[in-house]
Amino acid sequence: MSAPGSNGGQLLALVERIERLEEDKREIAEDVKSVYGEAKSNGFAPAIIRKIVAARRKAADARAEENELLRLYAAELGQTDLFA
Amino acid sequence: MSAPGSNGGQLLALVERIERLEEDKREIAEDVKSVYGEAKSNGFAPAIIRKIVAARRKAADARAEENELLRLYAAELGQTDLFA
Amino acid sequence: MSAPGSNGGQLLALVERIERLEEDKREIAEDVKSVYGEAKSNGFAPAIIRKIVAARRKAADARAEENELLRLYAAELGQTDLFA
Amino acid sequence: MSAPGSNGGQLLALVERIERLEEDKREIAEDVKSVYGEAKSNGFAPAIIRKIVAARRKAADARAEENELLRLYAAELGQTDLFA
DNA sequence: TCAGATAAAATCGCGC
DNA sequence: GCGCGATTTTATCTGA
Repeated sequence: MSAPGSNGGQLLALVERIERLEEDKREIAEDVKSVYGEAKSNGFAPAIIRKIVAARRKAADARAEENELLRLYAAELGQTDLFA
Repeated sequence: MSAPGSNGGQLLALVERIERLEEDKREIAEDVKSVYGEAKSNGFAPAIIRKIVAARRKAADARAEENELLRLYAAELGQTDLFA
Repeated sequence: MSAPGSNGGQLLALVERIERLEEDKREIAEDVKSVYGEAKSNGFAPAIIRKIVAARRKAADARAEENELLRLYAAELGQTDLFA
Repeated sequence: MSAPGSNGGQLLALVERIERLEEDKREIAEDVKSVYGEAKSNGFAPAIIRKIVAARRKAADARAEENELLRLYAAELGQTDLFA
């Protein structure tokens, strides 16, 4: 049921690709943590940095959503290529 | 182990309170759906309404986050009552 | 295009009704969380409570399903008011 | 308060480094999602794949824990280089 | 049936 | 070190 080349092999390949990607993600998370550590040792409170990052992200999200809205309005009016 | 007044009774009371609250939540969700239905029958595409609602919520979140940030800065400076 | 009473005003009214309902929903979700918190401080693990709530809901659904079935049978027999 | 080279500039640099890393993380998360999509279109239910990935991760963690334990025992015995 | 939105659960970082 | 709050991840659900 899982000879090489069969479905079992394909499944394993998929699982391993996911595992590699998640490993990469974990490494980046480590990097983020060390930047926070660096900030702290330079006198910037991590809590504040976190808030700044969150505030900037939310502002960007709000802008993106607004653009999405404009696109929708345009589509509604049959002008589907206005923002393409 | 579950005579009236014992833990069993208390557990049941908690469970029932949760169930009532979740029932309320479901009713409100129904109401939301019917408002979308009403909007539709008035010629407003639900998809657009959803986007507007989402955009407004995100903008409000961004503003709230910004205020939070100002509060944090103030606290950092020892001015904890500036925004109280 | 958005004079009072026009489509713009109607749209805003719809959006605001939805926002109020979603605010209510959020408040109820808060209440649910605090009941779980209360349960925890009385020694009941939230995870257990969640399982109980889910199990009871499933049982209730099963009963509703059964009633639905009875209603169908009755309709089949021309007795549409038996379970109304 | 934020002349180039001052604290303001340093703060911004830190924030931007974090944002870049989080952007990378998001891209990888996208990749993971598309692998799940690929799996699905090959007839493997994503939910199942998730369980497999989680189980393998747990097993790997358990092995790591076990090795840690062996290392501890060795240290206890003064054989600090046994598992180095 | 499928993607996208919503809600639930688990995890992580921070404070006391 | 532990509980609390926030973020991230998983599961459920609805609508196209």
